[in-house]
Amino acid sequence: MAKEIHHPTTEQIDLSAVLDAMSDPTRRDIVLRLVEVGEENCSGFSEFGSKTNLTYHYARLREAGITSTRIEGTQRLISLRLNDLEMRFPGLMTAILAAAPRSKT
Amino acid sequence: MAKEIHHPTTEQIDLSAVLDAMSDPTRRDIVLRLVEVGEENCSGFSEFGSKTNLTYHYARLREAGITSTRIEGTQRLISLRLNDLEMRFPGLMTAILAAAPRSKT
DNA sequence: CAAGTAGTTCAACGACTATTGAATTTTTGC
DNA sequence: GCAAAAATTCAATAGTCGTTGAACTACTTG
Repeated sequence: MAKEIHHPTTEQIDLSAVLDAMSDPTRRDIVLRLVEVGEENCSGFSEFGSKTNLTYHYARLREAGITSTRIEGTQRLISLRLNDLEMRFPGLMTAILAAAPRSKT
Repeated sequence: MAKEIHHPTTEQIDLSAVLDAMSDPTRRDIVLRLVEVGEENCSGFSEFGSKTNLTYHYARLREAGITSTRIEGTQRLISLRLNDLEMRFPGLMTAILAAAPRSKT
């Protein structure tokens, strides 16, 4: 059966966890890419690090409530939980994303 | 002569450093208090931790560009660099402070 | 000058972070 | 069923984080 992947509920999203997750440049790159493309599988971020290392960052983003992961066949599709984040901390992600410089144009 | 205390210029303020600094609950408590009182000496935060520990947090806030410290006689007065922060990352501190729960009413 | 006050520095600690490589699981297509 | 593809798990690493207590510096006032 499909492996259960843990996601915090909107209420469970913690400010410290969000800020901590967004303080890492690699994770911000991942998030910025997701803003552009909407949903992406894990292989779509290979320029940002090794597969193993990315798995680690995906987990941190997901556990912080920033991303949502769904399994489709052999791949996992990652997307942003912007609505949930906006409900929980209005304006926060918008401000962080506006402040974040994109590494590639 | 007065000990030189390092403060980053507005342009030097780094997003990772700001988010990292604000991800710690003790440091958020300090910042929230500063929002209320404007300027405070180091002894004004004793409820948030031991003297040694607070010195550590003051340094992190100052080096991230969040606070400014000036020496007056035997005490150091800490204040927020809200204008600088607003110039560098518009809306960011506002959103973080709005999201931050106060620990004491 | 001596004593008190304000705050820092230092070394130490356990815990966590980001990164890596090798081994493993899970699903799909032949 | 077998092999390739997608991604994770695990153990190990070096480095950083938050916290502590003891020792120190610097300024002020008697």
